[in-house]
Amino acid sequence: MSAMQPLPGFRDFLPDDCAARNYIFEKWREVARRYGFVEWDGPVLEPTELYKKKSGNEIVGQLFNFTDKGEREVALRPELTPTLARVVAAHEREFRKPLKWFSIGQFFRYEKQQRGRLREHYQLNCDIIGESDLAADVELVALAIDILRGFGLTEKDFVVRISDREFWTDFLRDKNVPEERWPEMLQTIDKSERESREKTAEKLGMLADPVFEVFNKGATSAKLDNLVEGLRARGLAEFVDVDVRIVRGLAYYTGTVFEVFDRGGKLRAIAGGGRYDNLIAQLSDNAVSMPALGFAMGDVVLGELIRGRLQPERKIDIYIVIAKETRRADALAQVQQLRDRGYRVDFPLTSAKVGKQFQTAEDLGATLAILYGDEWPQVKIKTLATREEKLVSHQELSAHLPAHPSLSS
RNA sequence: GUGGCCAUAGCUCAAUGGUAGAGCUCCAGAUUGUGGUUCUGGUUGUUGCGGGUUCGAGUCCCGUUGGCCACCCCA
Repeated sequence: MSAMQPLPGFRDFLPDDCAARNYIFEKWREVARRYGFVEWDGPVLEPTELYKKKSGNEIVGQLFNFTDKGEREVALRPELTPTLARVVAAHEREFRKPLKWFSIGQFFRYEKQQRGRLREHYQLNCDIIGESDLAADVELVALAIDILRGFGLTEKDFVVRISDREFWTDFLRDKNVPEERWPEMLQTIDKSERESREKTAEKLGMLADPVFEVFNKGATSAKLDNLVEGLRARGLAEFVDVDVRIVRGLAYYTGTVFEVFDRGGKLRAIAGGGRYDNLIAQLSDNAVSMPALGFAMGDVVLGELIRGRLQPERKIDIYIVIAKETRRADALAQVQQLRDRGYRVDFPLTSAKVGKQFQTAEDLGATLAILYGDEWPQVKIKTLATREEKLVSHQELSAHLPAHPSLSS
């Protein structure tokens, strides 16, 4: 073991890991764009103040923060929403509403790592800004579902648990709970699944019985019914459960909240989000006020869920076999031409036995091997999967290759 | 940040306090131009690191670093 190892909670991405990551990013982009979302990004490093302003000083303990050489207090971004709020507040007049924006980036926190929870991870953020209608909530949840469907996951693999903070704030108001105690009550409800019933009851006090009654009977909410109906109209209702035990930990959520879990219940949340109608006003000191909602999906838990579903990556299309070194120059001329035309091509940099070259072609996942040797000016095209070979003039080679450079079919 | 468990070859793991091993991977061959199988041979370790106990430590003790798990917190 070398002393030069990655910092705790940070990952090296070897080629297979990078392929898996690229696959996730491509799918995220593809589906988000299908929904009319456009990509944007912000800085990885922000003033620590940006996060204090939103979440208070307690958040600093979990920030990956430090003082830079200009004595500025800075933090690696733990989430995108504050940056989004700042950007939107500054530029909102430049865009037609509603904004449908997505971003893929790396995020950081300073915490002891565990499985599925590192100090660094990648996250997809999708947000809709400037639309208060429930239709935006439906659109956003549908997007979350369709992204996961894009990975081949079905309603048997995951569930979106949907809730509404307004249900609970109405409930607390109805029970005459003073407003300053609402955050504490919401937090207790949020934790109720992870804590013993006794502990939850103790924290809730007088509210324990009515809250447990809601838990047992389920909640009725016109808004949530409409949300589910909206998804049903899209054929996505089987992916969601109304479940008011979901509250989410962050203080800024104001309405709809949801979290996505694996049906097996073995993993942490795959994604989570909700409505934060007051946040932009709060972060912009009331310069701009816009309703907003969004969700985030991380690469770590998702990666665990789809592990094993990934196809081995085909690294090249064509491998050039140089059977006689006297033909190397001719082979290289061909390599150049094929690469210019977009084929992924590799060849032996130094002389090697023919058998070894075919083995390399196989290992790299090549579809075709083209052999340069005594047949010159003809070359042999070998389809590796079928072992078929045909002899063609090197000048007519291109006519015998699949037209599409990716050779993917 | 707190606590528990763990750390041996690139990977997965063996080794009563008594000379550090296996499988896989990787590399090279199996009469000289054809791949997924098979066979043969070969490389690799300051046993995470630093101390201590002992005639002798991979093994026991302390520290440290890293990992896993729980707590905390959740973006």
